[in-house]
Amino acid sequence: MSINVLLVEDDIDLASTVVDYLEIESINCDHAANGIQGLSLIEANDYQVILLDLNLPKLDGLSVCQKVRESSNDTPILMLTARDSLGDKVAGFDAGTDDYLVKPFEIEELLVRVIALSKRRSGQASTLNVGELALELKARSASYAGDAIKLTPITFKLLEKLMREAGKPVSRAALMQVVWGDEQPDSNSLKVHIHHLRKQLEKVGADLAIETETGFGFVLREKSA
Amino acid sequence: MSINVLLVEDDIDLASTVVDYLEIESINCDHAANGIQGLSLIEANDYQVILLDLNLPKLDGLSVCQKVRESSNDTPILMLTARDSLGDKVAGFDAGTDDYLVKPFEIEELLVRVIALSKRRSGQASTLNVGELALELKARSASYAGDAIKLTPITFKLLEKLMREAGKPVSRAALMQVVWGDEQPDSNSLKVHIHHLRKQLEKVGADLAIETETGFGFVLREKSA
DNA sequence: CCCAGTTCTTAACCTCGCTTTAACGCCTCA
DNA sequence: TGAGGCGTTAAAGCGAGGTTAAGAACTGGG
Repeated sequence: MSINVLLVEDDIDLASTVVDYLEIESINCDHAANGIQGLSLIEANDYQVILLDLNLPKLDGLSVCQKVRESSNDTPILMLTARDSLGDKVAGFDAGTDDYLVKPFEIEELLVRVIALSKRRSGQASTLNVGELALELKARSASYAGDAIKLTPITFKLLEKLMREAGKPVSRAALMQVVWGDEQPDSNSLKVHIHHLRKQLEKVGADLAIETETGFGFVLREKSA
Repeated sequence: MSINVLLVEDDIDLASTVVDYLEIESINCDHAANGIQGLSLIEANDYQVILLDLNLPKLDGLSVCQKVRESSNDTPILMLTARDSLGDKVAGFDAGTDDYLVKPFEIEELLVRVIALSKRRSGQASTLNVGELALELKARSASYAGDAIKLTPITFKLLEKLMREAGKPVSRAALMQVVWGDEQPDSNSLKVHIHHLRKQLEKVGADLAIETETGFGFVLREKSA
């Protein structure tokens, strides 16, 4: 099975060494020189493993990692870091890293980890379930007990976040962040979309409800009978 | 579909264990005890997968592998090696191996890989099919229920990607990446080509449609009646 | 090297529906 | 009772997607 990986690294020398070496091992290796380019390649392609430098121009490694995870992409990420500090590793794992390697590293070591991570991927889930509610992340579709639920891009993101945190209240700010990132609308958009989402859940007679945590945010939880 | 594999292994005990186990799983397994015999069986028969020991009398595994590839035979090869050294794996991939397994291995693990590799081969097939739609990759032609569909280079690539991911939405970015790589046109080229492709599908009365996932991309799926 | 046919890009325009906005009503709690 | 938080609704806006046509860029054959 041909392995497809992405290397996000601004050191051109190091990058071409890695790319060449991996290609010899018949591992196809794309390369991005900065975080922004990396993200767009990740969006466009289906990689088995992502190799991510921590210090990157335009968008640093941790942020790239966070954004990848936010878009519910769980491709294994191997962090490459020049620093050996515990703090970095901890921050890395917080951000959703699967493994890390401290520079300078043996390239053979890299190969072993890439192969190991690429194998890990087979057991990944692409469906979120809460009660009878199912969200197909890849198909971008939702259903309740078999009945399809129509979702717009925004309601999809909201439902995804609420399902990931099912039973736990999610703050208004967290929901806004998921949907709009940093440039957030200033009016009552969020409550309108929450309203749409509630209507969709009602329509299929779902046994789940989005409850309000006054002054804080919302929770998705099973209806108490 | 019956799977046909060849095991090239000089350890008779191990060989008969593997042969017996695979046959229980209704996988037909021929056996060669040395490299020369292995090669002649490979030449004579059409195997879905070749299991190749690294240390073999008369002609070692790596050489067998190289000779198979030289004769432009791309049957997947699974290398069995007693050693865990990286050097062997590297040499194996160089020689054209597709996967490896370190002895001693769990026989279930072997089964999983044999099945995976045998499937891969059909995935490399030169024809993609979705419903009655067929795409001949080598001939670069398409047809629906026998009627030819005229495709330009770009619409061909789009259809190929959509057919490979049939039923799952493909992001706009992914489609752009497939067609233009990194130097992407800045205007609405994609939607024009999608439009052309849709017209072609209509023309042959295909029971498939390219649906829009607003804010995301497109899906190829069967028309709901 | 030119021509004809094909293919690709661009731009303009239109439509549709998602998103935002704003207005209003309800409820709760000081 | 009035202020603030939330729900609901309807309408406006705005951007994404669809369609079309024109011309630029390629192509292969003469």
